[in-house]
Amino acid sequence: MSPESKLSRREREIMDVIFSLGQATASEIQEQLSDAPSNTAVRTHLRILEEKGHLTHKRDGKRFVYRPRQSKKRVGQSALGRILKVYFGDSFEQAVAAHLANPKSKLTEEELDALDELIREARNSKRNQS
Amino acid sequence: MSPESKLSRREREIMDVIFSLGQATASEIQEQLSDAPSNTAVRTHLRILEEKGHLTHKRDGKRFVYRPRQSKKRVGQSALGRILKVYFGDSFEQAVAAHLANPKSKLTEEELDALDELIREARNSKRNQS
DNA sequence: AACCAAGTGCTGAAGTTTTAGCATTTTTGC
DNA sequence: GCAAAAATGCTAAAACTTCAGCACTTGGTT
Repeated sequence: MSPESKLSRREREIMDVIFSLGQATASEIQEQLSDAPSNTAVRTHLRILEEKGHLTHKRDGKRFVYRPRQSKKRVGQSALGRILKVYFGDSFEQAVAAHLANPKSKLTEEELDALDELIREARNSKRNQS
Repeated sequence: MSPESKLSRREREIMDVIFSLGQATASEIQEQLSDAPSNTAVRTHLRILEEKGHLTHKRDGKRFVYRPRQSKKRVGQSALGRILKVYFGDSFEQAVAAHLANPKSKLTEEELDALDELIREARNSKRNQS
């Protein structure tokens, strides 16, 4: 079980804001939350998340700026893995198909070109391995 | 906010099992959970999840078999959307790149071919729209 | 250097989640 | 058809999460 799945609802919400911003102060997080509690409450969560090892902070003037302890990339990959497993029979291909079929996705030509390029690269690195 | 984000930790775990199996009984769910509570406790969650509208059940002999109320596909797409937003700057391309770079992914030639095909189809349907 | 504004540390109460016990119902085998 | 086995329904206690108050600290402004 991955570490972020141990988080409570509010903790996950807060981690999500921090991951999507890269780093954040209590006030910034409070602004981003759609159904935000008091500033004090947010800070309590931040303190606990730090104790649990999910965050670090540094001082910036008089504010604390919080950052994730694990890299966005690493956690993102593992979160993506969970989604694949639960919703797409552990098949990346199925997930891509679902996303392309999703009207909300709206990919441009350029993005499709970039995807082609990524696949070409994956083929190459595969060839070099075997 | 998407419906599944309102779930508590245990509720989400249970929904995950049900989504990945398609449908499940209390005992099956209990087996799948790595840190499972009593059978009774699982059933209590199932009852509540049904009350909240996330599940339905049908009788199968003497057991209750639970199924999601919303389709796997729909919920999967929205969960994927959340991941893209939080970890990949809302860029599908970045997520694909991260997944291809992930050593755990191990795509076969066939899967890469299938991805090519998916992209080709996406281009076509795009052409027909404009 | 003293005040004001904005931030932090600590702590406890309220709310929610999570758990499981026990009585009851349903199925199965004799 | 009765007893045993296996499942459900209801309920309440324990554990965890979430919240915010208030005293204290820091940094900027006059």
